[in-house]
Amino acid sequence: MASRSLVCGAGGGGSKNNPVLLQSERVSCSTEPLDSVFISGSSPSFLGSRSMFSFGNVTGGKRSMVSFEDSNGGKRTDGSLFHLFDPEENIDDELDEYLHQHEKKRRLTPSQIQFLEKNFELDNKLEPERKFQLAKEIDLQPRQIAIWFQNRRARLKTNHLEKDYKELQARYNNLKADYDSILMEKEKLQAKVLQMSENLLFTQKEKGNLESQPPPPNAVVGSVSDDEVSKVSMLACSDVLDSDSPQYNYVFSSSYFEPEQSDLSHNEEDNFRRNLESLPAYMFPNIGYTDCSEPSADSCYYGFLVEDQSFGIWSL
DNA sequence: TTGTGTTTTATTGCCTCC
DNA sequence: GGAGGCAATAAAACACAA
Repeated sequence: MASRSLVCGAGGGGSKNNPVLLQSERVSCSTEPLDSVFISGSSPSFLGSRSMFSFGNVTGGKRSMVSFEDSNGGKRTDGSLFHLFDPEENIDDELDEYLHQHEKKRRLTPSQIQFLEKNFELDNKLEPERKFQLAKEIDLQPRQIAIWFQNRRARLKTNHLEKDYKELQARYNNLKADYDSILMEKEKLQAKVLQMSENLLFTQKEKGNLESQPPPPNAVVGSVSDDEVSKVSMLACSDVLDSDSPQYNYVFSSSYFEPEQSDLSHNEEDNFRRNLESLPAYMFPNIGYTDCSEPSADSCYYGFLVEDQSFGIWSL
């Protein structure tokens, strides 16, 4: 029968699901007998009989076995207490208190840590044979070596997670900055387009007033109300004008740009066209290109092709 | 000195693998 | 079913400001 009289040496650690179960109430000795055997046979600071002081439990198949030494390398667990750890004997509260006074967690020395770090760099997994070897070399228990490696792996994982998080955050910030700046640029360009279209219509209206001529039957300008002028723009078209770029075809309304009827100079036209060319394709979503050569087309607009995708202008 | 936050050591329970 | 790894957690040890 597993005894509850044996106490794990560790000062730390509580039960996740049973906080009431304290060290003094835990049961049995180490289930890693080799650890004790090894230590008792090889460690000058851990004598054979002392292995009996490596107490722990077997709850859930786990083992606890840690010895405590003071800073001088002496055992903190008094050998005179050995008789108190008879597996058949219960530990009373006084003994429990006594043990808690003496069983304090001991930090590893800097040299031990340095040694372990070096070995961790070589391989962060611990084979049993290596565990015993390391324990022997720095005078710790194999169980302590295993615990140290386990905690070290956990720290490494945490560090990696933190690093990954920071990298992702930086990338996100960069992308967001790009997005924001593109958004601003888009708004500026949209405003520019609106301004240009309004200027054009205004010019057309001015021209109509000056010449006092009725608009041609197909001309849209004359039928555009002031309200419409404020919100819409380019209309019908029939001619496909070649652009310098093979990917761009501009379509201008013949009624707008017929040389003999338009007071837009060729230079103005060219400027307008160039301005349009400078606008990115995303400025004109949701508007399809139509072949404006159809004479029956009632509605007219500028359209242009960008890399085989159709874009048109627009309703703002 | 003391309160508080962080780090380190160790335990526990669960899970996977053999 | 045992061994070992991992996540969660406890608690001692430590650092440090007030």
